[in-house]
Amino acid sequence: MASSPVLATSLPQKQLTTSSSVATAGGSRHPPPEQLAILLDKSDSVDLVKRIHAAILRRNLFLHPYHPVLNLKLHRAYASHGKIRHSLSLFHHTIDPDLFLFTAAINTASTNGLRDQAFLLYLQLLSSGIVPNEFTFSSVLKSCSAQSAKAIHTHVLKLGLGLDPYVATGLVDVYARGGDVVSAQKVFDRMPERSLVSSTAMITCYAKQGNVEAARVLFESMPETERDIVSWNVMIDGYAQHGFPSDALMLFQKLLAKGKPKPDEITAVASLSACSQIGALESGRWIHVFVKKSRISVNVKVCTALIDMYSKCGSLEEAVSVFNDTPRKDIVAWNAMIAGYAMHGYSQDALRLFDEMQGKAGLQPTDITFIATLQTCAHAGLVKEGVRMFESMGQVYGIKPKIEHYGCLVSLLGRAGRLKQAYEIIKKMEIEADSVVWSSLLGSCKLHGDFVLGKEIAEYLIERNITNSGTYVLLSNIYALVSDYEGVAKVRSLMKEKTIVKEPGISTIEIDDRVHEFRAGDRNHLESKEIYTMVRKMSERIKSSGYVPDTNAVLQDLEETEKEQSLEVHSERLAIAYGLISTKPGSPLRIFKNLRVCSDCHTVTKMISKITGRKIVMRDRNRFHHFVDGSCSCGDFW
DNA sequence: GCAGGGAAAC
Repeated sequence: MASSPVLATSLPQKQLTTSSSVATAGGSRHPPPEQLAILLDKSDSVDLVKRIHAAILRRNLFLHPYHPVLNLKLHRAYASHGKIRHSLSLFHHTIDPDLFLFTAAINTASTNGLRDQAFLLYLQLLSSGIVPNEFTFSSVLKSCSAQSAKAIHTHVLKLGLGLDPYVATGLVDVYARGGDVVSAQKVFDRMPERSLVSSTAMITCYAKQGNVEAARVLFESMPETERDIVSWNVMIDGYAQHGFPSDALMLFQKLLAKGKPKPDEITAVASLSACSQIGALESGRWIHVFVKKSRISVNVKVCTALIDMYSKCGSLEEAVSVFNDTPRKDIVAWNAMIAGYAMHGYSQDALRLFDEMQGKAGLQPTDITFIATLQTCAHAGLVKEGVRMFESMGQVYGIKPKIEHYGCLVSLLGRAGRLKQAYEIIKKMEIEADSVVWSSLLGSCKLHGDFVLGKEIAEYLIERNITNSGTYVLLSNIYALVSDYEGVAKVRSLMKEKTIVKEPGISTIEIDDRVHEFRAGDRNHLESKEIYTMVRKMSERIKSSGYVPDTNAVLQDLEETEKEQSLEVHSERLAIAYGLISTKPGSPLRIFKNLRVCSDCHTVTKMISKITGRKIVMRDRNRFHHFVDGSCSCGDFW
């Protein structure tokens, strides 16, 4: 097999003329090709690789029978030093590359995100008549799409490589990426022996489709001594990303208790995400300290996860401090910080950062940046700025608005009372409105008392089945507000008929590293008795300060006093009561609610902040409320 | 020459 000289175009000219150092490094003036190969394997700098490359060219070694091996090593050496273009150009300048070089090139392309190129190389290999082997398949599978997976699977079977552990794992992985659990499962089940890696791929597959239980069963079936950090990470992240953040943290603690394998930066990112979701600030801080002292690389992704965690756990100051110390901030880090300011209601800072990001940092905003900035305009009631921002997306930045952006725009206009305009936008937009967008407008109708439009929309939605539990609740609220109890009853029976369950409101509070969870009226907490005593005490005190319960927020068909009682035990009130009895007087409380805080609880929390002199930070589904001395940072506009 | 894991969001 002949090899061509590698063209020098991709290399600086200087490298081609100075090569004496290679001779020195090799110990003789002209080290034999075999020795150059050893040097390449051990090369610790690109410079050395380039010098060896130059020596090969200068000495016409491409004519040498050993050249294919040398060429392959050269390819790998460039790739291992991150010189992907060099290594691929080396391949492209080789005449009649053999299976080894093909496979290496496919692997280089695959592992460096050049998926199309990897696939093209595979096709080129087939058309040149070379028969791929198990190495080739495991390399090409990494970058192949779900559609081409079937075709490659067929090639694999034809060549009898279906049971090779590496190939099978690659197949599980590719099906997992395409969300095809059935095919992944089939390949996995046929493997003669499950390896650690194939099981991990299968766990990832289960987790990706939200089947956390199947993932857990497989994870637990793996021998404990075998589990490495990757398998722990996929399980922790699987929990964190699919609605089980507490389980994610418990698993993380279990890992720490075992002492090995050692957590890495990915473990940190997954666990921090879990903290963000449940507002576990103390746990998040602990992970921050842990990361710093355990030589885990504090890279931009870890920093971003920290910024997100601190923001979502209510400590914007710490988020800002991490952001300021983040090296080489990328767009994701900026987005996280802008979103942090936005959710805390600091619109001026969010918009300032938006400018700085483009000016000082020279980064282009993405569609996600606009979600945050539009949201901040909506929260602050900056209608003109928000509309201008929305228009600039397409006109200035060439970003096509998605449903999320329309959602922000509708909420921006709706909150500002421009209901008709918001309605027009929904009707005119080229994407079909989803239930989130409609709920937002419906919420605005309720806020501004436009019951005619509200009812019209709600009925339209129910007729077309574009609903979620929130739409029904809002519709019922709207009926209740105009005292149309027949309407309320109608909605209730509709919900029963369609078995639509109102998403339960859950509030959490973290006390001494532990997250305590409350649902409305629940008495599961160990200190339940004391909590309810405090709830009643607070009720009396706010009533004597003039509080009148807003019973319109109650959906059930109850007597007025029963409605009041049902408000009294809303999850946020239980969480606040627990916070009051289990922390020092004067210390701030941080409460997290999975839904939006209801207007009655908002009023009550304002009053409690005044009476107790406590700062109460409450995160709801949309944003943060900072209650201080009887008023809220949202300005009662949320 | 080969396999599995991560951050921002209406």
